[in-house]
Amino acid sequence: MQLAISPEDFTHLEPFLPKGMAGGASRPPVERAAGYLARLVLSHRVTPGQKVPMDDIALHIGASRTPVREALRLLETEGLVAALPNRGFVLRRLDAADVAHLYDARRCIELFVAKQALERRTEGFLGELGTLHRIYEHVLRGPGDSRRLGMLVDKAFHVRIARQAGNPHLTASLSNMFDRLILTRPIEDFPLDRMREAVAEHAEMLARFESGTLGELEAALMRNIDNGGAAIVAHMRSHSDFGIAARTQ
Amino acid sequence: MQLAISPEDFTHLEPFLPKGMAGGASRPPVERAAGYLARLVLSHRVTPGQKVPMDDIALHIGASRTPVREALRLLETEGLVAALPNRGFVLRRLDAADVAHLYDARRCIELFVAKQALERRTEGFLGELGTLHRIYEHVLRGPGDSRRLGMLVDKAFHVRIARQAGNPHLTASLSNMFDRLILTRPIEDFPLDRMREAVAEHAEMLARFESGTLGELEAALMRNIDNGGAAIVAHMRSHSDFGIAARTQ
DNA sequence: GTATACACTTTTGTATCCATATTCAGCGGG
DNA sequence: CCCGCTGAATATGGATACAAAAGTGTATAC
Repeated sequence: MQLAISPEDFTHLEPFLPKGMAGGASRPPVERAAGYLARLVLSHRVTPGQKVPMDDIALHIGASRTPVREALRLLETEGLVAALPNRGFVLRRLDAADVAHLYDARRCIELFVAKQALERRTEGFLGELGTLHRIYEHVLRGPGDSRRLGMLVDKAFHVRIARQAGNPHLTASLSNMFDRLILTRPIEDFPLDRMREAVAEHAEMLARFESGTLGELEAALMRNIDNGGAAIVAHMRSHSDFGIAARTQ
Repeated sequence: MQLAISPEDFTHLEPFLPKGMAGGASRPPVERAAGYLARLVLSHRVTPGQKVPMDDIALHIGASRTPVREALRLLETEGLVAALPNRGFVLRRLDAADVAHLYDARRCIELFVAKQALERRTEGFLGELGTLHRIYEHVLRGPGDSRRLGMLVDKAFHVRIARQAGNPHLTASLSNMFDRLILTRPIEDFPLDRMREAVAEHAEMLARFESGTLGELEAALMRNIDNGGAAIVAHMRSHSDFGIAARTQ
């Protein structure tokens, strides 16, 4: 597989983008609005806690504010933006407690789906999981700041497992949790070493899927989730000043 | 506690209504739109599979279609309505497979939160759970068709347990699953006997919360969920003609 | 009798416009 | 120097208007 992914070029990662956020130029305005906001967030032009620039979005997608507002209502239920009455919308901003809860919810869902995915594994599934694993490795070796991109690929790995379990509700729920963790959490200076560690943990999970007991798979999964959650909470605590600055803005 | 709940009078069950669907007359139009739609569904004036009457809603809440559309976008992400491009919105309609998946997702989440709720149980929690249990009993003894009302109280019982676990994401997720099961599933002729059985199962869960092991609680919960899921799937299969009629309408 | 084409009606999606709430700069008082 | 007030500037939420799409019915052809 030929991979030419740069952190500023989002055209190659459409498969990893949050639902409806892939770019296609001739889609309905509501979808383009969500897509453009996703790009604003991924390129750090809108950071968690900041106002969503409705006029900018409307201007850039060549539409009025009406469909933009509809798109923001869609994202509101997903927990990505919050409506402030008479003051528009802000990109939500997770605090350490939110993250801890989301990670606990991940444990709940991922343990459940991993068991079913193991039972229903196929060659195709293992192949795709391996590909996603290699993409993750590749992205982290690439140049520039590949944090968000890496996180999107990390999400793709976990969501692929959920999808193999076959329950669309749990898959969607997990996907949404990742979106919130990726898009509404400050990630400047998040340690890349932790992401490399995650790649290694994914390798172990992959091995357990290929040949391992349920217990071993669960243990590997829990290591991945626990380590990730701990790293994020630690990172957020050490950078709580960021959040305050962003909120006053 | 004085209870005067009738199936057609929704003013007393605001605590049980889906998020933002309580009626308050002076709320923003977006919320009133969602509230009025909820009433339309609960009173069977809009049934699963049917078109959402945007103009009627706008007229009845005294607003234009703009906020109504925003409300429908909110409900779209929740899976309650679906947008058909250039053909408006329809109330979603679950099929037997959807229900089976939702029940499996309930197992996933409810087992997880029951454990935490048991660990964190308080007198207040047990008291509220007991009250919800008695309301359920009361509702089923009442006159008229109390199916949807009973289901809303059933939801309140389970969601209260999730809330005790303390994880807002899992609580919201479970709440949403119930909303979908209650609002977007045909329930004409659903056996009231099954609902009475559920009351008994709730009594057992309550007893296990008050004094019981985790294993016993889990067993009681699983009985409740398994029996409920089986009853619904059986009911839906025996009434699949309803669905077709509704869809062609 | 059935199918197809076409004009007409209705509905939808969005742009535009406007009333209202919020924000902010400038000002005066403490 | 800091605080709160006042009015202008701005942003927001929603009503209205309009173009385009879907739906409906009728007439015509086969």
